[in-house]
Amino acid sequence: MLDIKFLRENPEAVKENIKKKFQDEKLKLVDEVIEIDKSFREAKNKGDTLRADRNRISKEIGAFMAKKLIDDAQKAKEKVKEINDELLSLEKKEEELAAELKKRMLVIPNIIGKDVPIGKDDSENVELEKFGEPVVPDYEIPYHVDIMESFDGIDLDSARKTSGNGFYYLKGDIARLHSAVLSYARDFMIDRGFTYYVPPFMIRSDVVTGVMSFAEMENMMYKIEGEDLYLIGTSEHSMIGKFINTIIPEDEVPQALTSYSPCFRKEVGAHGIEERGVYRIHQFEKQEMVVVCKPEESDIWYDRLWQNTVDFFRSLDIPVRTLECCSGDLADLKVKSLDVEAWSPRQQKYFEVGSCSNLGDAQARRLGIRIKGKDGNYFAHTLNNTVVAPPRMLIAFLENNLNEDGSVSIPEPLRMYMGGKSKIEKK
RNA sequence: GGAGAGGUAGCGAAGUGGUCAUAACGCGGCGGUCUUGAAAACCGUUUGAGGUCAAACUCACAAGGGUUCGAAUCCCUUCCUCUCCGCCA
Repeated sequence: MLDIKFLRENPEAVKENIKKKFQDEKLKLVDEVIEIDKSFREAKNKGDTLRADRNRISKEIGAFMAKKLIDDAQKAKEKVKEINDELLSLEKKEEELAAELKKRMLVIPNIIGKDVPIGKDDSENVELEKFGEPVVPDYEIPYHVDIMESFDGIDLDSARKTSGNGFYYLKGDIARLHSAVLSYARDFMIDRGFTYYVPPFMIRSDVVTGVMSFAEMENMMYKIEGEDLYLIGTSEHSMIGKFINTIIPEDEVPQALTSYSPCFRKEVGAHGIEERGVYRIHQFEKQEMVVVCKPEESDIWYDRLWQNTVDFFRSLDIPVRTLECCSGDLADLKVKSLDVEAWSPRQQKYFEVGSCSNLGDAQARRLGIRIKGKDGNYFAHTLNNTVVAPPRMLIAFLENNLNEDGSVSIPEPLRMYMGGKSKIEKK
């Protein structure tokens, strides 16, 4: 959500930004907002004056009554009644205008970063940098479910029976690997100075509507029947939610947090759960990072955040690349974002394993996350990024560490979480 | 799930229809005096949102309605927290 003052003073910049995002249908909203804002402030001003009169006269009535001046009190009462009649319709108008204003402000996109590439959709995202050599071995890399099955490590049939498509049982070494990756990710981030959190896995509806759009909510969130609770789609929901309507003392930022949680997603929409395997599923686990910082520091944190993910994957011998989201593919709330993609030697292409976003002050403005500065309060900047999300990550891990004999090598940093093993063997 | 108590500033808490919400009082925070430095003591200061060049002014006492000239205070609905009991990993 933009600052209405910024829009008032820079309508052309806001329009320019909308064009860059190829959302020309939203251009008219800018002029509408300016017009509604003007009427709203007029109505509010008039209302404020009337309310001031009412307050003043009501106080006078108190004084009249104390002195037993019944007639004067009666006259004053009539005057207030007139004011109230006038206010009745005016306040209704104020309310309506405020609602119209908010409705439009919520869909006007955030100003994108200066260096964000201009493009219509994800096909125009821009590769930034490759890390590690994308190797294609001369032996066959099977489909990830087949690799898992070769270790007797997955049972999708049972999962379909108990829970339906989009769920999984992991077992044995594969299940252990899954936990090992998360434990390693946790310690990896703690070593880099992040504070580790295990947050609530369910959140209330007012938090849900705060942290996401209505469309997103419909397509992602599972609701608990008979309760005002939703299963989180990512720990970002509970982690950012904890700051709603909070004023943070200046010496308590930056908040660099890393959180673990299971994530639940309906995955309604474009992709669905059409693919066999564990690439897109209703339930997965994720180690996440969330940062709340001063505005001038968010660029630095953005680079630090995605770098963490790259370093993490590289420490497990997985080649990755960074892909910057172009203007048209960027969610409305974001200033910029990039995907970290892992190399798939089977498909001989990169696929998404994490997403790093700088939301600027848009999320903070929407949720009321402020920092208490010496010269007044200001909105914080918020960022988030995936450390790692297995089991999707295991696809990359297994494909890249698979040996010709069917065993999978365990890179050194992970061994202490796998009972010291340097590789796992086929069953 | 049952019973009770409660929700007011960063925290504790007073306020039960108007001249204590410019939110008492206490703690904490910030600035200062004193001190070699610190502690203590003392003095001052300290909610947020909107509005304005700056003011004036408006709004917010869990949320939403109602009564009233006027509501933190009275009424209704909803939510939440705590304590005890029950159940439970």
